[in-house]
Amino acid sequence: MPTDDDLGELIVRAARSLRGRWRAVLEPWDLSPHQVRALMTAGRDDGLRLSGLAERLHIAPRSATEVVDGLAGRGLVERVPDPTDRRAVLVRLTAEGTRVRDEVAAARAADAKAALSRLPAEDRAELARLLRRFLDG
Amino acid sequence: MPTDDDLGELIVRAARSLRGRWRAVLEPWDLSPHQVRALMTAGRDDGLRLSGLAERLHIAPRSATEVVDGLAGRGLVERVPDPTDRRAVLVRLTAEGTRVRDEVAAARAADAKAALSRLPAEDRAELARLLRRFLDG
DNA sequence: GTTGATGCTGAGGTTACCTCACGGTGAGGC
DNA sequence: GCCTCACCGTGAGGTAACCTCAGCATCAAC
Repeated sequence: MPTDDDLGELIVRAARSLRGRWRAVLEPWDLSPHQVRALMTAGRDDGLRLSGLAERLHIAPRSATEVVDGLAGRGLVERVPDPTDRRAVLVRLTAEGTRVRDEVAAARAADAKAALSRLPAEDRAELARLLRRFLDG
Repeated sequence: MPTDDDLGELIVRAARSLRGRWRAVLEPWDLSPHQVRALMTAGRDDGLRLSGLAERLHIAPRSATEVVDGLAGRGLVERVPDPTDRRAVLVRLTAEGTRVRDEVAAARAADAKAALSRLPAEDRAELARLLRRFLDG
C-alpha cells in the first residue's frame, strides 16, 4: 500500500540513483558536481559575476571564489574584470573550458537518456507532467 | 518540450525540495539527516552492530563511530557489548532516543503528507507507480 | 598456540562549505 | 568635491562530515 511517506522516499531514491550515475559519468573529468554546474552556468550566461554565480549555485559568495579557483586552476575558466564595474569580476570559459563543457553536457545527456529509457516515452512524459505539477503547485 | 534531460532535472529538483523541507522539520531536534537515519535504523533493528550501521548508512565503519558518538553524546543511544562477540558493540536506543525517534517519524510523516498534498490522490498514486517502475526496471 | 581475519577506534587528513574582516569601488546626498 | 553607505571579491580561520591507516582486542580455524 503506497503511502505519501513512501512517495517521498521514492522521489529521493530516484534522485539518488540519478546522482550516483551522474557522478560516475563525471569521473573521467575529475570535476565535482558543483564545478560542472558552475561551468554550465558560466557558459550559458556570459559575463556572469562571481556573486551571480554564487546565487545560481546557492552557495555563499566566498565559496564561489573557491569553485572558480578550482576551475581556473585547470584552465577551464578565466577571470576578467567587469568593464562596467571595477569591483566586479566576470567568469569566462576558456576554449578548453568550452570544450569540456560540451563534452560533459553530451555525456550527461546520453546517460540521462540511457537511465530513463527504462520507461516508455509516454510514461516519461507523464512523470514529467506530474513532477512539474508538484513543483509548481 | 520536455526532454529526458529535463526529466532528470525535475526528479532531482523534487528531491531537493523534499530534502529542504525535511531539514527544516528536523531543525528543532538539531539532528543531521544521517543521525536521524541512524536512529531509525538502530531502532528498527535492535542489536545492530556499528559495522552493520555503517553498511546501512553507506559510510565507512570509522564514520559510524562518529555518528554513534553524536547520538550517544545526547543520550539518544547507548553502546552495549555484543554478548556473542566481545569485539563487537551494539547500538541500542535509550528511552529518550525512542521518544525522539517517534516524534521525528511523526513530524516527518506529517510534513511529507503536507508537501505532497498539493497533488490529488490519484496523481500521487500514478507518480508512485511510475517511480517504482523506473527504480525496479 | 599460532595465524589470519574481524570489530571498533585514535590519529590525522581532505573537502566543501561557512563567517568575519578588509581594501577597493560605486552611487546618492550635501 | 566629498561623505557616507552599500556592495565586490577574497584572505584568514573555523566547522562538519566524511575518509584512510594503524593499533589493540578478540574470534575462528588449524
